[in-house]
Amino acid sequence: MPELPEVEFARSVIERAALDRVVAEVDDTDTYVCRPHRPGDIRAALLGHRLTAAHRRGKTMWCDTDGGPALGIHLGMSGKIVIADPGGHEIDGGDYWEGRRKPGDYRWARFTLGFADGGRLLLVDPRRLGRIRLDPPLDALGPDATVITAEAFARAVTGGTAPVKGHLLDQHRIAGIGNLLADEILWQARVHPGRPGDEITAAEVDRLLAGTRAAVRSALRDGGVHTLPIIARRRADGRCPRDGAPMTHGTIAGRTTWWCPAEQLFPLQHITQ
DNA sequence: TATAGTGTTATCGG
DNA sequence: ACCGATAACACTAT
Repeated sequence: MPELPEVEFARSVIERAALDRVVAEVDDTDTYVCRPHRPGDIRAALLGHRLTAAHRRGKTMWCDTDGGPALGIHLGMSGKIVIADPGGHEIDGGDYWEGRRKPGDYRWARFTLGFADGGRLLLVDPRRLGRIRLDPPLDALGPDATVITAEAFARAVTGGTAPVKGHLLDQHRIAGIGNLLADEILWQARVHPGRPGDEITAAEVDRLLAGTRAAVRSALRDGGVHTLPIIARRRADGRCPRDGAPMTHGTIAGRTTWWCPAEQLFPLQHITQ
C-alpha cells in the first residue's frame, strides 16, 4: 500500500506509459472516488486531451494536460495504477506490494481513462479510499520528504505536545511519510514514537532527518516500503535487527506502531546518544 | 463472524 | 481560532 516510494513508482509508470495519448473515453462514474465532481465532469474536461506530464508531491500525483485542467490522483490505502494496452500487454504500477492481483483482473477499477489507441489507464482500488479530482489543491501539503530542507524538517517534527510520530505523518508539515516509513525512520533515529514534539532535541532532529533521507532513498531503490528492515519485524515474534530485543507495539498518534523498547526510549533522561 | 488496516478528513472537546 | 484526539469513510483479507 502506497507511501511516497510506491506513489513515485506509480508516477513513473504514468510518465513512461500514459503521456501524449489522446483521451477518448473516461469512466468517472464512481462518485465517491471522484468526489466532489459529478459524473461526467472529469470526462467532459479530459476528452480529446492528452496528459503531458506526471508530477508528485508527497502521496499526491497530478498530470498536466494540453489545455485542460490537471488530473489529480491519490492512491489512498489500496489504490494502484494499471496501464492496460491492446493485446493483453499490461503494466501493474503496484506490482511490488502484497495483495497479488492477477493480470487482467479489473474488478476494482474505480476510474478509467481510455485512449484512442485502445489502451487504458486504470485506478484499481479495492478499498475505494483513493481519489481522482481535477486541479487538486496542493497548497495544504508540506514540502516533499525527498527535498525538504533541514530547516523546514526541524520545524516539521518539533513543537506541540503531540507525539513526534504524528508530526511525521502530518502531510501539512511534511509530505509523503506514511505509517510504515514513520516507524522505520523513528527506529533508524532511535527516537521513541510517542515523544512529544516540544521535547525533541536538536540531536534527535538530526537523526530523524538522516533517518528520513536514508529510509526514503532505500525504499525507492529497493522497491517499496516493505523492503525496509524494520517493517519485516512488525510481528509478534519480531526482533530488533540491531540488538535482538523483541519488538513492542501499541497505538501512537492513532496508528499501529512498532518500536524497539531497548533503543527507542521515552523519557528524555534515558537518551544516551 | 469479528477485527484490523501502509490514508485522509470532518468533527468534537479543551 | 488553534491543537490534538477520535470517528468515519469503504471494503477486503485474515
